[in-house]
Amino acid sequence: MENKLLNYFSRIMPLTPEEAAAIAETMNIKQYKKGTVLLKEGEISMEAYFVLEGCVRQYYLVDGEEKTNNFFTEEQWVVSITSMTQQVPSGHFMECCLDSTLVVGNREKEEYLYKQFPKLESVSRKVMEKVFAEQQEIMASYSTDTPEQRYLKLMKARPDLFQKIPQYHIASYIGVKPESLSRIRKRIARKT
Amino acid sequence: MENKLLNYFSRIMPLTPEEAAAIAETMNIKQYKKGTVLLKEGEISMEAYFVLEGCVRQYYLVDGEEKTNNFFTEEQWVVSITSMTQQVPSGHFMECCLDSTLVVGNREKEEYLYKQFPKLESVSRKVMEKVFAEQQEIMASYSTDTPEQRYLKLMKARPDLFQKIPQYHIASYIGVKPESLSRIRKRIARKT
DNA sequence: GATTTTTCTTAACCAAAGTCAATGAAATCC
DNA sequence: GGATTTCATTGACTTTGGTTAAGAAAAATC
Repeated sequence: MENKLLNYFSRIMPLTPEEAAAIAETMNIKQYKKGTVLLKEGEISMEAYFVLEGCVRQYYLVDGEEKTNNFFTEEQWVVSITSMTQQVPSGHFMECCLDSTLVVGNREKEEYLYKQFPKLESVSRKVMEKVFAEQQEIMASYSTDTPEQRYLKLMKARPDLFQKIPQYHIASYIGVKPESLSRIRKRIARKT
Repeated sequence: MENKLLNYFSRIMPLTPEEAAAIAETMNIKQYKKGTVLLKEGEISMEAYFVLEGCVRQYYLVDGEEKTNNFFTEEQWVVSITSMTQQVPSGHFMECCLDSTLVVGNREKEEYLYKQFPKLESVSRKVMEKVFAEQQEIMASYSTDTPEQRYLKLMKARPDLFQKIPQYHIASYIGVKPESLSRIRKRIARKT
């Protein structure tokens, strides 16, 4: 389990045994119950997470309604880049929507590792850029695709989500109400 | 005109006269005619631009239809972060939708400046983060606001756009067809 | 394993956006 | 300045999603 993170890093950039050991040592693995809120709207994000197991959901709260923007599952980073880098209150929430096992990181630990192994700084930059690129892609799909297309894309790209996540969260993610998702599913079934 | 960029930088971080001079010297200012395409879908972005005058529009092309995502005007950066950092083909176009005056920057010039003045590296990082934060905000509004709300927000936030940009681009930006924007405008007028 | 509770589906009706076509208004071009 | 092209509006009709309410199905709880 621990070496999922090391595995991930080494795919980005080969690590020496010393580096791997240092990372493994500073690594802080925690268990979270389903429903745990990692970041609230209005808070400044101080931690980043790497998902070993489970799922974290990102959402905005608008007029008492949750608008889901993203799901983070195995081997994904949970980072509120804007809030963290600009030190501004987050506009969204981060919540475990399943029992989850996460690696928790904060500034101090990061700095500490950078001092020992400056090479890791560029690993971190690459992670940021990757996270950013992923978010961009999701967001782009909001302006280019219809809810139906987003649903079909999601089924292809992340079929695992449909096993574990209630459909009303999926509905919100693709930008419609649960009732509409039912109709969309019916429409798709009729076509095939 | 030239010092609009210096002005902008010095607001982020005070510059010594030497730094300012070095920047001014490497600065490459170009004029672009309305309609000039700065970046095509499929190309890897090699340049960043800073708008001194005019307007650059970012859009996706979907089934022969342009989906406008952003307008960059005075004092804004035109950067396709994902394409540039990941060295992957851009998913969108960048096009001057007015005659425009831009500062053009590329990797080499950047590196050159960094070597002379390492301090500028963190200016550049901050610019990136700012651009990222702005994009996030726009994108968030796609999932939280209705087209009508986006229209009203845009009117408040950037009234200048309505002077210069055809309405069908605005329509696309808020996520509807021109006919629908007409109706939205009518609806709003009726309410007041 | 029976009972809550949660989640999903269906239906009827409404509101908003898309489509297609026609017309008006504005800008651009000889 | 008249003609042409581009852009904006309007209307009739369709499609899609939102709303409300009811009931079915699945999951969690005791």
